[in-house]
Amino acid sequence: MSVTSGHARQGSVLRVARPSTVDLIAAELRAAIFSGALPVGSALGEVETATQLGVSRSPFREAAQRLVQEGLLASVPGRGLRVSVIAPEHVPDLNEARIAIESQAVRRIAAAAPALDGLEAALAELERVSEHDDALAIGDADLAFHQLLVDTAGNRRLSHYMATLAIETRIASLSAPEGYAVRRTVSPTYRALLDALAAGDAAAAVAAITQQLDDATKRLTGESTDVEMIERELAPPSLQPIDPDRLGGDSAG
Amino acid sequence: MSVTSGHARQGSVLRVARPSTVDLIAAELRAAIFSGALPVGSALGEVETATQLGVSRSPFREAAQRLVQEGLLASVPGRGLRVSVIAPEHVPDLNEARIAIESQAVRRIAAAAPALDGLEAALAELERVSEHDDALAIGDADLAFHQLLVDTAGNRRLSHYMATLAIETRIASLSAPEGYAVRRTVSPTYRALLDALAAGDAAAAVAAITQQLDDATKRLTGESTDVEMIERELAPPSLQPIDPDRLGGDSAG
DNA sequence: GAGCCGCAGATTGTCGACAGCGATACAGAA
DNA sequence: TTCTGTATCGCTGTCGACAATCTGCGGCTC
Repeated sequence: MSVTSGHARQGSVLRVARPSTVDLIAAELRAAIFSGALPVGSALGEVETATQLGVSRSPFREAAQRLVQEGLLASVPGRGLRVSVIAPEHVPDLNEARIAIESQAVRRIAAAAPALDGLEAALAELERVSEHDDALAIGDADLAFHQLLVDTAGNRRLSHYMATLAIETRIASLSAPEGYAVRRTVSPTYRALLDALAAGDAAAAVAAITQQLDDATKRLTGESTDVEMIERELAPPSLQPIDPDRLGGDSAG
Repeated sequence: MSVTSGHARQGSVLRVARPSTVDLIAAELRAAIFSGALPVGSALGEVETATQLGVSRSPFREAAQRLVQEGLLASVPGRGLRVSVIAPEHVPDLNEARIAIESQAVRRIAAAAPALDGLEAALAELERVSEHDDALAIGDADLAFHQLLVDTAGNRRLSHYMATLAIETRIASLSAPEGYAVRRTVSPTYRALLDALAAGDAAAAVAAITQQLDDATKRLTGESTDVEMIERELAPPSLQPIDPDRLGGDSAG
């Protein structure tokens, strides 16, 4: 981030960007959807949810609009809020959006040739958790890799899109009629992707990420089931109040 | 749209999706930013803006969160809302996001080979308005073409992204230190793009859209000024009430 | 004369309350 | 027994009000 010439414009150095209450609530809701604490398709009573979060209805409703805009919550006038469902037939559209974002990120990385240490570490972590049977942890590591991939491109807008797409991908996985499941073995396309990026081979890198996402899509749409999967039941529904985060230092994510 | 197998799931045919008040307010705000009625960088007093829209602060604040999520409004805790500014140094990031979305749409169109009548008509309209000196109308036709381009790909998510990116592009144009300006002549890349799409040549189509967006970026970042431009002052700030039925006739601006 | 402190005004953030709408359960008629 | 009309309940949508915070201004001190 370059320091601009403005002196009275805005003190981005002095004035730390404090997260607003709405930011905290929205983050908590995203985390709850991501973890399955708020089950896919479930209704969110405003009074109930706001009470669990330790806030009033007003800031909760404002935060909910953030997630409605992202497509993570569905709002039907007069009938309330529901966690979005992404049925198998809608997975290809989600996949195409991810290809759009991630392939562009990959092109940028291949051209700029930044350090890939973080991505190597993320892949190592994915391979590490893949040795165990915690399906949710494997999914987390997978999406963390993809988020870091896009972050490496250095475009805040693409990173922002990817953050939402990651949650949508989780929603699609949780919406699967067969239940949440992940690959037991790490796809070789991850290794191929990093090798291509290290070599600056944009075409090969794009091919790797595209194949990887298309393969995942085929699994979710039921077109392909030739890979051993790990299934898992979900976490119990629970929400943490957001105000303790604000007052004390709670670094749990 | 395919009718799914659910019988008691939801009557998407019977139950028309009515827009909520928040939807209407958000749409009005987007239109006001797009038209310049809400100037770039200007502060939005909650009471003032909500009153102009004919609603209370609560639904306005909820709608504002929609635009904050989109990045069209910037919210600073305790200091209110401002229309976002996209300085020239941030235009390349915006451009890259557009390339990500639009190039993917172009790839999809080249592969699926849908009818291109609408796009031809949109290009004709762009050429028509380019004969006059209404810079804002030219910009409108330009962005309408790109929106239709992405819509033609048939991916709702990509269309949704493009809708926001179009407004952000307008914001970037309005943020230009030299004032809002557009090309006087239609870039030949439009014709090249449609020809490539008609021929199913994905590579050529991607090259055309990429060059087109990169050229526009160079103009906004000041790297290139070799094309004659048309400048224009902006529309006066005015907001229309979103619930005319509800309030009755108040046409004062 | 410049900088700091304190106060007043205005605005935002949050909450409780009320009205309108939809969902549900129940009673009555075919 | 089943369908329909109705009444009740709960929830959402909206509004006004209060408290906390920020901005701007004036006075004071160095």
